Amino acid sequence: MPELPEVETVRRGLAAQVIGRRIRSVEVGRERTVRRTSRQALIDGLTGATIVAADRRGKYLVCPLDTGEALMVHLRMSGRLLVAAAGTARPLHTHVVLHLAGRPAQELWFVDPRTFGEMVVFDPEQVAEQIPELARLGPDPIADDLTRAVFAGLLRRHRQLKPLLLDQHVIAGVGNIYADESLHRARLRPDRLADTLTTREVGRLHESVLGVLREAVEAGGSTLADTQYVDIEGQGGWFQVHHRVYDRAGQRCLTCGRADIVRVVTGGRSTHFCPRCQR
DNA sequence: AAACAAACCTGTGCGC
DNA sequence: TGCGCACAGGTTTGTT
Repeated sequence: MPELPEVETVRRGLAAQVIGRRIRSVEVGRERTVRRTSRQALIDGLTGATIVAADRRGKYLVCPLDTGEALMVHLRMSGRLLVAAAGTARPLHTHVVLHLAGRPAQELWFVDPRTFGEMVVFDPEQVAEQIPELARLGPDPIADDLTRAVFAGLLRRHRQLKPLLLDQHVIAGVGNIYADESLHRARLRPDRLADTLTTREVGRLHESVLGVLREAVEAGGSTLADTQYVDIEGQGGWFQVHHRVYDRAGQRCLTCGRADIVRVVTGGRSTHFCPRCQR
């Protein structure tokens, strides 16, 4: 579910509400959520620690602690972080609860129906050994200065654009919604081979990826009909009202008005595009 | 090297 | 109303 804009929105919520707070105690329900290490490792790593920052790399949330270690949270498909008043009834599938010290008396919940998400306390000095995929992420279009020259270099490969944009080792943070929206804005077909783009087309795609992500962050991300994604206060985003192709198969293209959006499967993922606008 | 399928889980929406 | 199937914002692994 959550892509860069949604994770960034969660990060901002953590920065506003959780930074500086000490974790008094920790409850772990489902051990699967902490499968990279163990229930006890998360409890030991977090109990008594204070969260000193809230960072993000692609779709990975990284919260440094005053112990020198850091908490990594990945929401995957259905994970949510929620701040709630202490003692509030927890939703179904609440797998981890952090009891925050101080006032107001609050808890930070990790809720995740599909259990693909995870939480782990790791040593930032040993990130390459402990969370190898985090160490190998490509540049983050929002957190890093992803210049056009660097971007052009990433496209010098004989690969279809859609799977290339989804590859977190190439660019970190773009997921299925924003890949489709970026390609539409750039007027490029998802199956175009990256190494066939003209300089002008590379420029369009660069601007589109950065623009779509920035605007989506401004809008607090996309909350679809199932309202799965919400920020840490339980509020949805509104970028979904700006979607031009995602989940619009069979509907009129909002850009040209003269063709219907089609859905194909590329790289095992639903892909939506306008066969007339995008070449 | 790159494309594809399957796997990890639970929930929801749709056609019959 | 109930049942079965398709599909879902992510990522990894194994196979062509």
